[in-house]
Parts: sequence; structure tokens; C-alpha cells
Amino acid sequence: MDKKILLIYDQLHDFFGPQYWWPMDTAYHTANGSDPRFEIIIGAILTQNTAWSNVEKALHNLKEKQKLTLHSMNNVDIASLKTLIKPSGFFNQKAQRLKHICNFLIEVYQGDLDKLFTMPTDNLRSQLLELNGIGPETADSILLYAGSKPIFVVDAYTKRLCSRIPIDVDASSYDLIQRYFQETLEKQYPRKLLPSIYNEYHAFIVELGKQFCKKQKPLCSDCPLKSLCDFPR
DNA sequence: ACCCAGGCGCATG
DNA sequence: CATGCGCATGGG
Repeated sequence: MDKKILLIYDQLHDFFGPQYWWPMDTAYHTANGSDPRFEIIIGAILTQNTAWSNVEKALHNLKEKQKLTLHSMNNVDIASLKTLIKPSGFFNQKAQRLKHICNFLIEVYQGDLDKLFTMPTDNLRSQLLELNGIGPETADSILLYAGSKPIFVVDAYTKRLCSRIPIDVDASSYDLIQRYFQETLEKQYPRKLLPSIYNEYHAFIVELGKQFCKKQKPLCSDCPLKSLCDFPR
């Protein structure tokens, strides 16, 4: 087994500390009366190939107009929705995708997110992937961050990491990378902890990527993983 | 004036 | 199967 996956996690944890991605504290929850899981689902779609700072603007607009709940978003006209989410980019297709998933949640699960996440994870993942605009990363982000399922999220930064550090996995395959991380971490940590481990790990990788693993920046002298990094050769 | 961002669907070879 | 392209905004 490749201990590097575990080593990287420990090093990133020591370096970055806790990340608190998509916090679900009760004050936030009760303050606006909405379900944070729904907001996470929406955020997962809005952040597709988009900087999170732009997504925050869109989420702010939605919240301000009280459209960040399942039924209010389902009822708002698409033109208004496009205007509200404009800062997050690709607003034409994203507005359509949001409408689509709202309809799915209402028609298939009667708008009940508890029922949604009671579904066996594999079945739910397949169902999400059938929806237009939901690919593997978005589906897995929803399962992990909204549903607290033990699913490791792979993104462009994860693939870049795997291609720059000699790890015995095909860095171009989403499924293989995901399986490799999950199989390694499953053996190390108790089941109950896996969702939070995957949560933190993915956040670490994104933070690492943003700060030290840019496309155009081969020199990363301050990178916490520089001792493992094989880039640029 | 570039380059990039927590992708995805669709069209080609 | 595997690349390539359009989608769009805002920050560095």
C-alpha cells in the first residue's frame, strides 16, 4: 500500500490546519431558516470551473432575494435566476441546471432532503449523474459535503497533485484516483471519521493548489509537499 | 492584455 | 476512448 496518501494528508493538515469548508453551524442554519444542505447543493453547481469568491456573490444575491430555498428557487422565473447568479459565470447553463435539480428534488423526493440522503449512496450517485449538468465531481461534492457520505471528491487540483507526486495511480482517471484515495484512507481511519477526513483532505488539496500548485508556476519553493514533489522534473 | 477558477456536455477522430 | 471546444464572470 502506498503510504504517501496518508503522509500527504498529515503534512497538509499540519500546514493548513482545520479548513471548515461549508460549515453547518446551527446559528447560521436557524438565522435564515434555510437548509444548509440545499445551499451546498446549489454551491456545488455554481462553483463548476468558477472561483469560489464569485460563487459567494451569487449565493449572496440569492439569499438577499430569498431565493436560496428549494421551493422559492423552483418557483422563480429563469430570467431572474440568471440575473441573480450572474457573478458566478456560465449563468445561462447554470440557471438551467439549478432549475433541473430543483425539479428533481421535488418530483422524485417530494422536496425532502432527508429522504434524498437516506438513499443508498451508490444509487443516489447514479441518479445524480443522470441529471444534466451534474458530473462526477459535482455529484460527489453533494454526497460528501451535503450528505456527509464517505465519498472522496476528485478535482483538477487532485489530478494535478497526482501527476506531480509519484503516486501509483493513473492521474487522468477520476474513478481510479477516487478509489485509490478511499481504499487507502478506509484502512487507516474508522468508518465514522471518513466523511470528515475526506472533507478536510479535499479542502487541503484545493488550498494547496491555489497557493502552491498553479499551472504556470513550476517553482514552488514554499510548498509543504516540496520534498515529495516531482515537478518540473 | 492575459491567465485562471472547487466542470460539464457535446462534437469529433 | 480521448481530446477539443463553448460556456462567462471577476480577480490577480
